[in-house]
Amino acid sequence: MALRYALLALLTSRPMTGYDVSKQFSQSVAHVWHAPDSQIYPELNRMERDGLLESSVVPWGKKGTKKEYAVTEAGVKAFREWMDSPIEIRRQREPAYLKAAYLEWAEPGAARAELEQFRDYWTEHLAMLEATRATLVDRSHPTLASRLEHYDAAQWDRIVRYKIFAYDGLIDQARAAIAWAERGLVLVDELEGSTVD
Amino acid sequence: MALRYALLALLTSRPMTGYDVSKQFSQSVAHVWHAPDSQIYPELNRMERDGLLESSVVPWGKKGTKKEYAVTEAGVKAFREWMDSPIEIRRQREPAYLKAAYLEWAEPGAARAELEQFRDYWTEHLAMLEATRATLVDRSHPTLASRLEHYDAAQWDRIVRYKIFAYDGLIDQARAAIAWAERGLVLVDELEGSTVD
DNA sequence: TGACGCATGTAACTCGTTACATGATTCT
DNA sequence: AGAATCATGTAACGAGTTACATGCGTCA
Repeated sequence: MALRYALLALLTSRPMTGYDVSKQFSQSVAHVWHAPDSQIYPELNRMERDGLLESSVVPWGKKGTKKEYAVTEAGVKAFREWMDSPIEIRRQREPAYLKAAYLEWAEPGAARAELEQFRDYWTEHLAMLEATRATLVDRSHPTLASRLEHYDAAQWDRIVRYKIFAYDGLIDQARAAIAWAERGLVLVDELEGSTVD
Repeated sequence: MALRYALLALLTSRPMTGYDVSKQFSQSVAHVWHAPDSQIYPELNRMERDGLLESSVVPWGKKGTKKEYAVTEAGVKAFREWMDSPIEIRRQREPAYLKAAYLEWAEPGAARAELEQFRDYWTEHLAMLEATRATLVDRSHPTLASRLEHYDAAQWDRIVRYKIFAYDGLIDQARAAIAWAERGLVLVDELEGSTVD
């Protein structure tokens, strides 16, 4: 059900077509809840069926059309209720840590390659998170900008600071993952010898 | 497929019955890859069908029997191959951070309750990780002890240090999560007023 | 006119969750 | 005798992944 609320969160900023949702999603909400297009379109349809969204068909070009979704009152209510309900705890399921615990089974070269790949992924991810955080701080983030339009200027700081808080948590995680992978590389060198194999 | 390798990892320490697997699993491998019983038993059957495990029926009491699973050569090979192959990257999917980004929608009391619940879960989890880490350091962890028996004493340090490395990564994550939740509670007090509601 | 972006999905499958189901054994 | 623990699952459903399918619009 979390996907549903992630989509509602995005659509509370402004009405959007499915395509816009899928594009904007990947640049904002996906940082905390990833989902591919093939999950987004069907879910939008189900949300409309359940009365959380309503859609209007907008002409596009000469023959084309597109569907624009807007959150209904019921949708806002459902989102608020979810926000006020206790979070589900997600149990750990992280292949990198699983593998790390059994690194004595890996070839030294494979162990290094994995830790490097992990570090590089998180380094890239961190750069993206920091860039996004900067667009929140200066309020140039497009979704944030449309969101703030519904609110009194007195509320802007409050809204922005929660988003920055969320990104700060993600950034902490990314930094911790990178530091851990680097310690792992030192450990592999120490235990397996630092020769290339 | 990661569940399959998590089970192989556990069973490389010693042969076990399904029940033992499900119990030992929750005290070791589940810290990096959680799975309920209802997923474990069927997967063990599939792994036997696929030749990664072989089972022998052991009498239990007067009429009862139980099935003991041991990793086959093919199982060891499959595990090594997985260990040497690149890790799959898991994209972010964390309801706590999703909610944090939209805390302006929550009642102040609910926001506090969520952050407290999150902090408390991770605090408890951290205590368990630290306790488990200590049993690795002093080598009293039961699964580790049976695992070390297959190896030459000269290898013990290497094996143990990889496991400690994995737990250190989990402990870092837990500490980061707790610190983040605490900063969140301060933020909620600042933005929503610190009166009880 | 061809490439790229806009637009919207379906189909098949695997993985994971939740709830339920059943019986034997051992300990107190 | 009853509780706890050992033992092993199934059934139904929901969530997530991967690959594929199709056509219009716009701009160079």
